[in-house]
Formats: sequence, structure tokens, C-alpha cells
Amino acid sequence: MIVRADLARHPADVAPALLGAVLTSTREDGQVAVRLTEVEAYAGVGEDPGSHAHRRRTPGNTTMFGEVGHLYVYFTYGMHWCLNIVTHADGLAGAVLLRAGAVIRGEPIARSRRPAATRDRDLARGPARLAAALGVDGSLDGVDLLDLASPVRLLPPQDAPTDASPAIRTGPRTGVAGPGAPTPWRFWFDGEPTVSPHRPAQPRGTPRHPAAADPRRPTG
DNA sequence: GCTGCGATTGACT
DNA sequence: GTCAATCGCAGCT
Repeated sequence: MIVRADLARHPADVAPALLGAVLTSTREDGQVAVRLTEVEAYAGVGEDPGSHAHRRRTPGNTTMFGEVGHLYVYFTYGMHWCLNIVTHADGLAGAVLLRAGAVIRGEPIARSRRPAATRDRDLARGPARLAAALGVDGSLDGVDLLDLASPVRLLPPQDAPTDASPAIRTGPRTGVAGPGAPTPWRFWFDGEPTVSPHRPAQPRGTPRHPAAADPRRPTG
């Protein structure tokens, strides 16, 4: 049983404790459960340049400033949803990004939602893939993960800790550049095949499209 | 009002 | 390894 107080701490403290926890989503087409294998911590205003809440509260990040234990869902790259669990000490804004997991229940449903996945381990391998496998989008932003009646719920690890539990590893976060980049706030299970490949942040200022490329196309 | 870019992914070479 | 897809928001004018 996960209680609110477990999440009312700094996201960097909460994040490793969430590894192995189970996220379940119950949607119209069925229930899918995922065991978390990779997470990243994002702290609040001023403290963490990589966080959505770094600058100030906006309509888009309001959930991050709200009660801990709620789901923060954001839209990125014009097509992907990403899931976070709101966690912070009193009066701050913080969240743990759910980067990857292993589907432990409802695999056929997850597969139907992720037709591009060719292997089981790819069903929830990556933040947007995890959201897709669970069937979660922006309409579920702000739901209480600790409410029994919620469509998305957070449950403690189902297996008792044993010597065989995978070691937790840490490293710099994915896609975060600038002053906050070296902060080792990415946590994952060592050797887990569902952990997403780490991609270093792309340096800014180097145009990806050469000037010769004209975005206009002839009609056709 | 306009512009650039992002806590990404999948297809293609 | 490289690159296109696609849109809401922040920052600037």
C-alpha cells in the first residue's frame, strides 16, 4: 500500500523507491498493468532547469504544483503523451517521469495499442510508449493515483524484495541539457531489457536542417 | 501575432 | 546513424 506521505518528499528521493511499483490503468478496452523499470526525477521552481516547473506555474504544468500522488500528463512533440507522478515536499513542485516499464498484465491489450512494437519488451520501453501501452492521454491529467476508484492507480511492488531483486542504477537524465544535465536523477533496474536506451541531450544551436533545405513543396 | 523548440518515436539507409 | 512528423507553450515584438 502506497500512502500519500511516501510521495511527499523530494522527487529524487521518491524516484528510486518507485522502481518495481505497479501502475494499472483501466480503460474501456480493458486493464493493463506495468511494472516500472525506469524513472527520472524533476524538481521544482528554480532548483531544476530541466523541469517543466522550473520557471513558474503555467496552465500546462498546474498539476505539478498540486497534491502529491496525482498523475501529471503532458503532451510533447506534437504527438506523444508522457506520464509523471507528482511528488514533492510541502509547497514545492516536483514529479517523477515514468520512462519505461514491463507489461505484467493485459499484454494483448497493450499490444493492440502499440502495433509498432515488435517485441514484448518494447511495449512500454520509453515514456511515450508507456503512456500508449496504458492507454493514457491528457484527459487523465490530474487523476489521483491513490484513489481506489481512479482509472489509473499506483500499487506497491507485488514481489517481496529478495536478494534476486535487480540492482538500481543511476545516471544523467535523458534529453536534459544545460546546468541540470549532469544531475544523476535517472534511475533504472540494472540489466532490465525494458529500460529505454539512453540518448544524450542534443546540443543546441546546431541546425538540424541545412539552409539549403526549402520546407516549401510543390503542390501535388 | 509570430517563431522556435521540446522530459519522443518510428521509418529508413 | 539520420531524419521527419506535429502542436502547444514560452518568449519576443
